Amino acid sequence: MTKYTTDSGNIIFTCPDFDLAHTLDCGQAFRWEQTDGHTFRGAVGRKKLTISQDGDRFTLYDTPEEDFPFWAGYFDLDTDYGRIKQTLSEDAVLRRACEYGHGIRLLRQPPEETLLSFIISQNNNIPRIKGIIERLCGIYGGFPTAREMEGADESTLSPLRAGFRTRYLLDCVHRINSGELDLDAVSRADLDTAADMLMTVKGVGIKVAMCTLLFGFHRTEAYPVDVWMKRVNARFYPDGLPSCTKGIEGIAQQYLFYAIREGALEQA
DNA sequence: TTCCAGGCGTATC
DNA sequence: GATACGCATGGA
Repeated sequence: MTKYTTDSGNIIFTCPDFDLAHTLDCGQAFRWEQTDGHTFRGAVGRKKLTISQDGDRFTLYDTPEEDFPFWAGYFDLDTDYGRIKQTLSEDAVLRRACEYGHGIRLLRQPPEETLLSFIISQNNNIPRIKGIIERLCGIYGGFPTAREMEGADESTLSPLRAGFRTRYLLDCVHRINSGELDLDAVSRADLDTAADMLMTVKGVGIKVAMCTLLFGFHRTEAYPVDVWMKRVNARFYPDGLPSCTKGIEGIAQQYLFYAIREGALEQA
C-alpha cells in the first residue's frame, strides 16, 4: 500500500507515472474539473475531493485519513504503470501514445456509476455528458445508486435534458433493483458473458458494455471501440492489436484514445 | 443550416 | 449477419 503523511488535515503521498490532467481528462471519468494549473476538484459517488500535483508529489486536501484507502484504490496507486508502458512500448505507435499520455492511470470507478455514466455518453459529446451527470448529481446530492433512484420516472429525470437516454437510465435502474442484472455476477463472469449480461439493459451495446467493464470493473482486457478507436484500428492495426497488448488491451486503448483525440498520432 | 458527438434499437434484406 | 436510419440535445 502506498505510504502517506498527513499535514493539518491534508494527505500527502508520492506516486510515479501519475499525471492528474492526463488521467482525469482522458474520457474515463466525467466529474472532475481543473481549478488551476495543478489542482482538480471532483467526486466519486458521494465523496468529494480536491487534489493537486507537484511532480510526483500529490496532496489530498481536507481529507480524512480513513478515506485514503478509497482514493488509493480509485487512482490505482499500487499498480506499476512504468512496467505497463514498457510492455506496450514494444509497439511503435503505442510507444508514441504512452509517451504523449504519460501518467494516464486506469481509474477504479464504482460499477453502477460507471454503467449509468456511459449510458449517458452514447452519441454524445464530453462537455454535454458532464453537464447531464452534474444535473443528475444535483438532484440526488451526489451520484445516486440504483437503489436511491428507485421510483424515478421520466419526469424525475427531465431536468437532466438527457434526451432519448432517459428511458435507458430508467431501464438500467429497474433491472439492477429487480435483480435481473446482478453486478456481482458480472464481476465474476468471463468477459463475453459479462458483456452479454450488461447488454440486457436497453441502451447498452458492446461499446458501453466494454467501457463499463474496463472503467467500472477494472477488466483491463476489455477494449471499447468508439468512433476514435475505429480510426486508430483502421489506420494502425487493420490486422488486429499487437501481441504486447495481451490482457491489457483496455489500458492500451486508453493511451491510444487520448493520443488520437489530441492529434498526437498524426505523424506516426 | 448542417454536421457531429466515447451508440444503440429497430426495420429490412 | 449486414446495413440504413432515427433518435434528444446542444455546440461548432
